[in-house]
Amino acid sequence: MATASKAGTPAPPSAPKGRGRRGARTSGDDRERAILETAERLLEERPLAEISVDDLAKGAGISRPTFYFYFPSKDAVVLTIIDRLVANAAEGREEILTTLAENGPRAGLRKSLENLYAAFRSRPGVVRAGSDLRPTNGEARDLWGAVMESWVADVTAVIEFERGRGAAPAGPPAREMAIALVQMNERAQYATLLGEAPSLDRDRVLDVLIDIWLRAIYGTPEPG
Amino acid sequence: MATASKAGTPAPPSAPKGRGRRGARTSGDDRERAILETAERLLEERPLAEISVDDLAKGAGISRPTFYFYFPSKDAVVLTIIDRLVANAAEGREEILTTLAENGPRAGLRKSLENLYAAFRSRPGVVRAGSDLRPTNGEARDLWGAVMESWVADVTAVIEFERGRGAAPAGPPAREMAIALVQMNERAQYATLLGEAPSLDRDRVLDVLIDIWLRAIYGTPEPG
DNA sequence: GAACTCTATCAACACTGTGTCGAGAAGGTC
DNA sequence: GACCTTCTCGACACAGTGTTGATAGAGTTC
Repeated sequence: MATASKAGTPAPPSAPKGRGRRGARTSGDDRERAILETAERLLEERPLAEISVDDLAKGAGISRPTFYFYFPSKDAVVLTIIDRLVANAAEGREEILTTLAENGPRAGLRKSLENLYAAFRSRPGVVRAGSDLRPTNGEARDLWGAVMESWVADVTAVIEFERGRGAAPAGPPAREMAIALVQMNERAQYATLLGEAPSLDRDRVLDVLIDIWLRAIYGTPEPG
Repeated sequence: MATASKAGTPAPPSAPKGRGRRGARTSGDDRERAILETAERLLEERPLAEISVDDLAKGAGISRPTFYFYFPSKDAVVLTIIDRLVANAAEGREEILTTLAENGPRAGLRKSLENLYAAFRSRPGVVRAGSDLRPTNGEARDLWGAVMESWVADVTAVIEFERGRGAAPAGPPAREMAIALVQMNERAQYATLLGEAPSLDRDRVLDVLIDIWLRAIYGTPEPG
């Protein structure tokens, strides 16, 4: 989902990048990495709005103008980090339908969601930054929208499958239900991760969410 | 919930205001109103980040320094507007337990939620501004947190009542379920209102949300 | 009607942060 | 050693925020 300048292979001399560096060949990759690392570190310390381009430059041992040689803006740095985090989360992901079939609804759902949120839970600062970016940055909106969409598609498939085999009763269109459920998860997980006002305890979120999912999809908290 | 300088009565000479004006007596109330109206108008045109203090001042026919005579910051203006919108939404609100008892679960829930979201639906720009403010403004976070909390409390009471009279089966602690459900509603309504990436259609949101609520709380979409 | 006190107003300033420009240094290549 | 290319930064131009200080005018008060 979206590009992320990997450098396993030498990388074609002129990659059409939006964020990240332009030419790219030798060192200075170190600088780029230093900037990203600085950003990740600072984001776990304070919100994005309180981090300036100068902070990132200083942290990477370069001057502010030099920062702009590597990234077009502060947002671009954050987007790169999020790109990678999302790719990371998508990587360890197994086919949800398979997981459900193998473990049964409750345990399967739990396994899938636990796996999904593991990557995010380890970097709350990055998650917050992504969320902070959405209001002002269209690219951030699109990126997160695409992530949500892929989850919705998966969940829609699950609901349709379960209804098809008679394990789940009829109800609102599967996709509509999937959207609402995925949105609930996003909101609840986010609130918990950041310790918002009314939010669920860290070790209770998943239990509660899964219970609602099961009741919504199967009509009972303990399906077949 | 939180102050909002009303001026029905002459208002005590020294009201301890955080936002809004200080002394307050004669005209210049016009100016304050002009600023608020300008802000509301502009917010329906473009996001908060693209509105400067200067825009608000110009719109109200005053200079930028004069703006600061009336409000300590741009955020304060938005918070005042949101304060009023929230108060407005809370105003037309009836006891949810009563509404449920009179109309039955499905219709009662529908009536309550429709009523609740009516105020917000008419001013999407203000809602977005409030949401945009949360990342950077603690007061905005607290305000919205308090709103959420009051809804959660109501819903918790409903769930406990329905379980008590045997209409709803046991399940996770009522408050936990209430938090997740209220969060789902917030997220879904917001996404729909702003026409986000994956979101429910305007005329379907409530149906879908209510269906999930009923299944989650009663175990069936058509409780007695 | 002069002295006094408020509210209300703004030009000019100080500051913070962003992004750009143009002049170079440092290294590789022919 | 002339010549790219990568990389670096001082100095600038801008946009926006919030403050200061001086001042205009309206309304007492004696």
